[in-house]
Amino acid sequence: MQKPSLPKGTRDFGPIQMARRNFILDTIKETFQIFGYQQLETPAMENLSTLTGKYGDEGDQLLFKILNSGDFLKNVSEEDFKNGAATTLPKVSEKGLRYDLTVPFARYVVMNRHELTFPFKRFQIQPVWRADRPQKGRYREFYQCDADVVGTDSLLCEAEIILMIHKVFSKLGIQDYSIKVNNRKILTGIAEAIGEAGKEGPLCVAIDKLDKIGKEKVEEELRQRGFGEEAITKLQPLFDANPEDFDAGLEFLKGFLAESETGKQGIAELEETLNILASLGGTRDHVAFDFLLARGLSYYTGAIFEVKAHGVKIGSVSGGGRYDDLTGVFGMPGVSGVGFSFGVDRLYDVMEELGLFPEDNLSAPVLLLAHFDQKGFDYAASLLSQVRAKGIRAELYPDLTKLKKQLDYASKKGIPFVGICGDKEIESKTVALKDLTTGEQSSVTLEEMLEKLY
RNA sequence: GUGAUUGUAGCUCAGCUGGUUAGAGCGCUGGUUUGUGGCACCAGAGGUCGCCGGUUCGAAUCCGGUCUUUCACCCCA
Repeated sequence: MQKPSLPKGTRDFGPIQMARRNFILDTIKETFQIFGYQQLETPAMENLSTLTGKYGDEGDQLLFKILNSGDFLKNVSEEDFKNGAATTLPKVSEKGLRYDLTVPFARYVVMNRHELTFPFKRFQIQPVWRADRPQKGRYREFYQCDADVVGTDSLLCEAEIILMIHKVFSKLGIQDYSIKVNNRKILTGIAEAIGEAGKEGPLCVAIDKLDKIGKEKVEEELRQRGFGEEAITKLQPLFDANPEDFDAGLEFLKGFLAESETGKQGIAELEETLNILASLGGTRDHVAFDFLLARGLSYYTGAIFEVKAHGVKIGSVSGGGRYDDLTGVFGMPGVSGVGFSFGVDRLYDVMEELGLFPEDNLSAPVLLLAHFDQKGFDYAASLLSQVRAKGIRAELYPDLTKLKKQLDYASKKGIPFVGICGDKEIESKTVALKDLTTGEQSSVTLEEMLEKLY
């Protein structure tokens, strides 16, 4: 006999965990829906050609590939094998597990472009898979909750994203968090302002680590990435500026980016987003301007978001941004969109670490009908449907056994009430209803019981 | 992919420098209580010490490999 085990980085979710996950999932789903997003699902697997090349070299490495069915070696020659994995792979695998929800969404938009009404707002809540090394807050199978709008450049979408984040976090009870916002155009402007135009990619990778590894290390990394001393010197005011105050940060950048058209545009977009947010009645609470925030630059072109919960050592729980040409690689250029994503698994970890889950067992039934013998069982069975018809979660203990065992079962499962059915109860057409939390017990009719439990 | 780290009963863990029949707490089963759970007491079941190999008279303990866990880096939700 073998000991069963799970693949690395995957987990089972038991009843309690599922109740909690559903609480998070339902909150997010309701929020998306109330903002006018409609649900979409795509297959777990995509053609490998859809996935490869979309996430950079790193991403390709982290893709789970699915071995072709049947004799997967039939197209592989001796020579392919010698040439190594790169040439052999396409011959043994043509499908892969989805790595995120954005690329499958782009594929869907392109394939259904004639059917869709733009702007198209969709949300998608599904697992994704990454062949990463698991660690804290990082799994190989995890859920993403994406909401994207494609086909509009309106900054209303950006403002609404902030509103949705506020709403979800408030419902989940997470109070201490920050929504960091930035704009890719500001980063481009910074690269221009320091005389390294077009190099915002490497610039971002390096400065993104500022709070993690410190100024000196960042400068070192910039030199390694080919930035001149002059550029690094020009960057100094940025390192020293502490953008605690949103407006102060903006004012500072207006000066710093005075020569960069793109940079000024980025600032204007950010200000406009805040204006719309205000007219929507939203607050700026938790919103922080972080002009060094850089993430997922492979496709973001405008706004960038990242949400972090404070007081826990877990990476970002949500993030997103605007991309101008999501569907270009699939032959449909010029479709701009903006989207963001909640990481349910990380939200779960955050809430667990902060003790934000309510104590009561949300998924447990409310009533267990217990009995002493076949007669009691039959009597209880006759009541069961009437209880359930009222919408009360109820179950009947299935085996004839001692009452002790049935009570034990109820308290372990977190069922608060037990309806005991014996000869006395059958005779008087009642139920001995016991409240397991207080230990109190009273003889009640079916109607009285329904009244009490409803 | 790089560097660490973990693995002993269902769970959490003891087991010192290698030495008889590997322990505890919790949980589980039964009983004290044949119409009443939680508390208490009593009894019992349960372990190829992750796996493979090596060193040794002798390995849970030392060595190598492998898988697994956790963590950091890279990157990311």
